[in-house]
Amino acid sequence: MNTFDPTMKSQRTLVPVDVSTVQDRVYQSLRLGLLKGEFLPGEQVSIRALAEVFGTSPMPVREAVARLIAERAIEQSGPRTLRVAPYLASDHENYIRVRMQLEGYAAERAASAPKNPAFIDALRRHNDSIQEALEIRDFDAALAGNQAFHFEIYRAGGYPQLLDIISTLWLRTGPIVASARKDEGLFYRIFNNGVRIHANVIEAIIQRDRAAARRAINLDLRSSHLSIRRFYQRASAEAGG
Amino acid sequence: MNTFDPTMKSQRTLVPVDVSTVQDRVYQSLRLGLLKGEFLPGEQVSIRALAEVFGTSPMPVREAVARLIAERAIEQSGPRTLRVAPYLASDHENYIRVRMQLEGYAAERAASAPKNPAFIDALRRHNDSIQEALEIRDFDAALAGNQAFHFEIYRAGGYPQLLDIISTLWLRTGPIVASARKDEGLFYRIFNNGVRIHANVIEAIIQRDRAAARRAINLDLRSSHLSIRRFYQRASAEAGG
DNA sequence: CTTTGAGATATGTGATCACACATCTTAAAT
DNA sequence: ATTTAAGATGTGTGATCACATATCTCAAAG
Repeated sequence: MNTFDPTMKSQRTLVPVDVSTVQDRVYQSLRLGLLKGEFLPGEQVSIRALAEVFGTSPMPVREAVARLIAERAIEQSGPRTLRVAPYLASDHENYIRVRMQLEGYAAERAASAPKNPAFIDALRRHNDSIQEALEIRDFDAALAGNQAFHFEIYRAGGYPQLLDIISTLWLRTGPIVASARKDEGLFYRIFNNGVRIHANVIEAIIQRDRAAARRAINLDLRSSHLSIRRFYQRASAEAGG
Repeated sequence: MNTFDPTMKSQRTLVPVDVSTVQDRVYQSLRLGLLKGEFLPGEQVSIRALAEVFGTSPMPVREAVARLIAERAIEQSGPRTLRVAPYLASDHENYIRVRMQLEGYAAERAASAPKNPAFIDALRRHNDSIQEALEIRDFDAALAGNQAFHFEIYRAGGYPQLLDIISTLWLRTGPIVASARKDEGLFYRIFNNGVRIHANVIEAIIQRDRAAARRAINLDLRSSHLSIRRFYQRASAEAGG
């Protein structure tokens, strides 16, 4: 019997192989790069240059970029030029308002869910990791911890569709927050504040106080927005004077 | 003097030409088609077939589809197959919940804006056009009128970013609502109800009653959702029996 | 020194081709 | 008549090429 016997499958160690496409991996890589602050707001990007970095032809990059354009993370700034969405104070403020609606709603839902000690532990762990990262000046880890903290909440409270939309909004505002690493003072101001506010978020969730959870999340968003706005105002004032 | 004089520009009738790309026009066409119900939920689509219809190479369609995939209007249902996002009761319900948050918020803002007679007139006109379209069985016009009514509100109350996100959500749920044209009874149930509820929306905006405006919009969304869900339940029950 | 214009370079866009691989058709074998 | 396998067809994916054009470089003309 030299025909393949499918019933032997369970005795083997073979496992499904990765069937993702190149454009998917390029997309995920670009997405992560945007969230990690490897691109600055307003920075020009080139399809061919990215393709060279990834070691692919321009083709998969084109498709990935088309998706990022649809998500407003990348935009066409001219006839044949692409750039990361730049920082515009009023646009950013509007996005923050929308995020307050959606993330506040998700926080409410997380706070009204049945008590879950593992969930609370995870939140504390994420928040501690931000604190520790700040102490050793590891900005990457601080950003990652902040993202993990927020999405832990949104995953808990939300259905996938809400999470998906919030993710898109993070992708739009991500490069702006991440660019705070350019100024150490700004970075510490945002995240030291963040750690304190996160503690309030955790407390509200423990108390299952929906309104307090929404307020705390909204405060977190608003205060980091204000810090960033002030930073850019001063930067442009210095450049102008 | 045979050199071109730019100051003469205003005396000429020349006007900027259309510089949009083919992929943009393809994208807009597909988007409109989805909102008008020319595609059924779950229907398979083919890049090459669409390219033939548009009279282009597959290339611009690929980019346009990549953007629609990012907006979750089209999805990959298999290794090499694309389809319009199908109707899934629970997914749709989740989208409706998110839409109630965002569109309710936009309605609140529209209701708290300064009085604007032209705005109220436009709303009445849109709602009347739905009513008239129903009387002559013009489903296309009814759908268009409904869309115009809602976006008149969201444009009035919202900043562009909020409008943009709401548009994306309409693109996801659009084919589902539009598919109601497949069943005349369902269609009339949704839109006769809609016209009545819209009147309440208008009244709330006139009274500048934020809470009432949000409630009315939410009722509109919820009731059409329930009609559609009941329709699909009965359809699948008949198919199963 | 300033301005103009030609040439070089780099860009996104679109078309075409090649490929691997699902799915469907069809005919042969049991 | 049913099952099976081979062939045909159609799919998205990726690479490569061609093109128009925006931007930059730099030298010549004013």
